[in-house]
Amino acid sequence: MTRSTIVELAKAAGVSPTTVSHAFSGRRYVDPETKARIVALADKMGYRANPRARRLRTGGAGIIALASSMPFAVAAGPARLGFLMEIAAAAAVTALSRHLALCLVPPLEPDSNLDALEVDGAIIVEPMVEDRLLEFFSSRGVPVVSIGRAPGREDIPSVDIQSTATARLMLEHLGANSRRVGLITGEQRRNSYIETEAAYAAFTAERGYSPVALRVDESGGEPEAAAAAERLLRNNPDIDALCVPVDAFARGVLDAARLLDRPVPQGLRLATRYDGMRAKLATPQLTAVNLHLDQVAEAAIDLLIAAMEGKEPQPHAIAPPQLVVRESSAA
Amino acid sequence: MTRSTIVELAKAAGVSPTTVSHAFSGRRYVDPETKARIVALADKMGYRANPRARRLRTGGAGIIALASSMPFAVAAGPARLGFLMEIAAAAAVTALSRHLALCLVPPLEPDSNLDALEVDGAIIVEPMVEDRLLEFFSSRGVPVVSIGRAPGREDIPSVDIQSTATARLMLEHLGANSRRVGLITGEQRRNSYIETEAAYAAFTAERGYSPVALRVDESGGEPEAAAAAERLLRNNPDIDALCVPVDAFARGVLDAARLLDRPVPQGLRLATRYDGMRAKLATPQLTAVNLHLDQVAEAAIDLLIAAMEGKEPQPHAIAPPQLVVRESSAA
DNA sequence: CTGAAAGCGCTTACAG
DNA sequence: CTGAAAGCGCTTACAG
Repeated sequence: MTRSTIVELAKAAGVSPTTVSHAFSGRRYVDPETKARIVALADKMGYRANPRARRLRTGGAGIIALASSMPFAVAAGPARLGFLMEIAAAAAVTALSRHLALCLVPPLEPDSNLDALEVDGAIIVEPMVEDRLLEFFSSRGVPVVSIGRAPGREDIPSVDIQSTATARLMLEHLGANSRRVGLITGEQRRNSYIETEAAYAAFTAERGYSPVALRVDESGGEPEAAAAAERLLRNNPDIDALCVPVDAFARGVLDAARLLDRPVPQGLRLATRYDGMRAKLATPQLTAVNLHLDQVAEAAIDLLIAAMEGKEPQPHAIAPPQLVVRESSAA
Repeated sequence: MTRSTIVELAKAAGVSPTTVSHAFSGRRYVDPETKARIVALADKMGYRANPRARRLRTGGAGIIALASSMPFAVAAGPARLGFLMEIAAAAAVTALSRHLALCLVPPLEPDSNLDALEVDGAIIVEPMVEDRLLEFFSSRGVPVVSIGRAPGREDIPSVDIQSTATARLMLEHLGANSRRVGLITGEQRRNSYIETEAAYAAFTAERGYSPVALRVDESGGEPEAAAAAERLLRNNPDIDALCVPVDAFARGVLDAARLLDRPVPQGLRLATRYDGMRAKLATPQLTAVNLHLDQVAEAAIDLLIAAMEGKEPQPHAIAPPQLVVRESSAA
């Protein structure tokens, strides 16, 4: 039972495809009676213009994909409502204004089949090393850009999310009123972690103390982070501040602090990166960083458009990250 | 500067389009040297297969749009990270598994041009009366379904979000330990408000007291809701519980309660509908309703698929809404 | 008021 | 190892 085509409908109505086309588009006059007959017949036969054909013929909007390669286990659940979705929302707005449709690629199960994903371009959010989605698109010759540099793929144009600057911001803020600052990042090798860890190494070197840093498995979520933080704090009782870029992990640290009777901020000062609901609505509220994700999303789309058109990208200025100081890091 | 086509590339490489096609698809053997030449040339000429043409020829994935008609002012900002984005995330997962790409239609500025939005189907989230997006798609003959019935458009298939049951759940829970329950909804005419208001009318009638209900302008957000709640509580001091389906409004009510020195829950008991970050991370945490949005999203997509194929929809069973009792409504 | 025909840019039997 | 040709389902000059 395949859908009927314009030719079949035309035949049934005793007119030409031309007239059918015009009956629907209204781009030229069609005898009202003829039109009525066509419309009625179309309804009966279940005819609808094939958007694929129309797209080819008239151009239509290009389609771009937005994807994150966070493993399914991590991105599923309420976690997926953060960073990625804020970018998605902003990107959708920009995309529409640039005459593009933004298509959301969900977190992938390892075996999901991507072949049907026929798009004009793709944006990958914070790709990790050997990112599966990134490889998929780029190996098919689909123009790709990333938000956050793709580690090991310097050929992929990317929007800088200023992870080094962001890390410095958090570290210096925490350092100003603390004895010793620790760091908790994630295990996956994404550029933001890499830069943050490097910034932290530099920071501790400057201050002349040895680094206390931990990586948590992303799929473990808050509980895993809580356990890790507890360990870290027990082993390093002089740590009185923690830089925890991943907001879910920061929430876990909050739990650990409670457990250890180290009230935040008096007993432990805390800052995270993404200023989402998790940071804003935590108790106490978390100090975070405004990354200007709306600007980032817009820049990514324009970068992608340039790549799709084979043009030189217009560099976008993105406002420097801004610290949003809240109770969790009060002096 | 239009992109080069397969014919141009073939000509430049001195081969047929057939060979070029195969050089890229790998679906039949091509002399390695020829292939290398083609690929090199393609790179130089910036050739890339036109996805539109490919889609028409091979089928490819269908594209469906997910849209909400919340006015831009409301849906923008962090508010947009709630209900709609949770549905989007779930829908994207289901869509992919059904071989469909989910395209996000952002909140629309009143003048935005939709013509390029050439999709195979559309899902509208909680449409209001005379919903612009709904009319747009349905008038173009694009199959549309809604999440939450479309008021005044009983012809549009929809996934029931069980607003009456949800409202009863909240009202009876609040009623069990309160003298008198008030209601705050929104001004736009969406089905969920309509059903909730009707359920409230029935509820007050059963209890034998007169209703105290208010509608807040959605674009006013939390502050507007706070002001409205303050008024309502001042004028009706015997109201000791409020049913506030819109989560942003519930947060506003929290502010009002603080201002009026009516601590929640002791001085005022409160419940909201959508169990998102706002409810979970409020202080005190808000009693809310699990609407099973993942199931709702899946049902909507399957309903849409049926509509696109002209088949009878397979009815999906969606779990009944479940109250998630939290501190805000403690007895 | 309406049609015949070209063409959008691919892919894929069919043929050699 | 490779090509010529048909065709996916529309839209749109061109013509009458």
